[in-house]
Amino acid sequence: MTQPSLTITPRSLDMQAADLLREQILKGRFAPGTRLLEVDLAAQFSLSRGTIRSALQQLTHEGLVVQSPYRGCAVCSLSSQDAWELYTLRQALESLAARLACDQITPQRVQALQSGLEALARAAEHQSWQELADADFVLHQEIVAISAHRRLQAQYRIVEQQIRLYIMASNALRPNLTQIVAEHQQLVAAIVSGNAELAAQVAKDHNSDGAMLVEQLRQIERHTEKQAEN
Amino acid sequence: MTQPSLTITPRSLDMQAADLLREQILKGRFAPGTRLLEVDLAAQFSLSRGTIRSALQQLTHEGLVVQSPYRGCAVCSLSSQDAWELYTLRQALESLAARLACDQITPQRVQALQSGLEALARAAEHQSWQELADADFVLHQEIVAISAHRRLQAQYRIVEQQIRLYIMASNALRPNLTQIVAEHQQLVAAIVSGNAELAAQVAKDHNSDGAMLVEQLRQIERHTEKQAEN
DNA sequence: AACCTGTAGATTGTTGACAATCAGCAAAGA
DNA sequence: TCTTTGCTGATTGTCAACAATCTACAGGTT
Repeated sequence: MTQPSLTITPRSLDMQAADLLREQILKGRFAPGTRLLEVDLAAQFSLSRGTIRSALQQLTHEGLVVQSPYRGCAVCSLSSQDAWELYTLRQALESLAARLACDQITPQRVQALQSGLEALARAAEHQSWQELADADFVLHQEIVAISAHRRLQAQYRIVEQQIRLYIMASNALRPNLTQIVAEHQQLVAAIVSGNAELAAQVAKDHNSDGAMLVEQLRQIERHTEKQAEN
Repeated sequence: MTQPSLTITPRSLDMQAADLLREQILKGRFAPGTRLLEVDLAAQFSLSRGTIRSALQQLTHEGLVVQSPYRGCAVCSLSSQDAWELYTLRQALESLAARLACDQITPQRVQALQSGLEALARAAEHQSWQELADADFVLHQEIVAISAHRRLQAQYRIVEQQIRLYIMASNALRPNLTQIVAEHQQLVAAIVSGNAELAAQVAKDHNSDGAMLVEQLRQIERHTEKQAEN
């Protein structure tokens, strides 16, 4: 898919800092709600505050960090509203990607999708949810890449990233493994068939466990609300 | 829709600069491809380079400006690929917005949509394409606002902005006025009816003149390519 | 003439210092 | 006791200077 680039890419310090911070956040090193103080981060990375500021702005645009004037940044906190937004948006983007991928499909790409499916099946066999989430991500990334739509790709990445943050934090989502695999097989089959409308439809209906997570988060939210009253 | 806020919003200088720059770009004051030098802009706005830098980063994330390392910023140039991306993405987002708006519809919001339609019809009567584009924008913005989906709203705004840049620059798009109005009436009717699937379908099929603009840009592109060869 | 090479000016990347603003607390008044 | 008001430390917003990098051009080499 991505050819190994021999060209060294000059990456500015602020982007490198953003990469590191993103990684830390997505790994759960900084829990949602954690304040991100510019001076601390600057000291931690041995960079100036301005550079850190730029990195934080980047992550803000990616939706991993929230910013309020004169009050600084914090790792994005999760509400059920946000989860709902992410899942509806993801569905729409995946549906579009599936539709477009049909027009760009080649034997080589079919192969890539198939190996993605195999990785997913292996993860299901191992009953490893982490591995499953990774394989799921790779497969969908592949579909989006095939669509040859840069903006869609960028947007999908951002949405996916935020969803990972949610899954990470809520530690939820124990879906039906075999159903997940079956759904993905169906989706890939639809794309390979070249039937754009079918593929779009399958992608739209596919994400049944998204609703599950949203509902779960709603309940957690209600629960913590009740606790807050006491 | 938006209540007049009496609370004065403290807006940092970099955001104010971004607002002004955005306005200038969308007004066509800076043509696509124009380089945006930090020192010049800093002098023009009487601000420091760092502040301008931040504003440029903001606009980069909005897709109005492109940035390359150590070579600075320029107003985003247009290719037919970009136009295709914007229109496909817009269709998907509008379709989602229409679907979601069905669940959030209230008599008051129906009223807002109706007055939006009237503004569109007036614009068509006046045969003013500028007015039509504005009314179109307001109406769609209203639909997206009704959907109560912050991320969708933000994303739609960005896509719409870029499309405006394209229309601005190519100075194209002389669509069938009465058809446009009819299509919008159909869309609003579908949303008001509360039939989410129908609304989504209508929104998806609605944007027929998008394909037209993409095709037009492709032709312009081929033409300039041929000229470049000579 | 064509190609490499190194230098100069311009422009961006980065930094540390200064100014503006905020949150929390303590003291004064009701 | 409760509210208000003015400090104080902490934190972000802004700036101007310094370092790194790029583009273009001049000069030399084959």
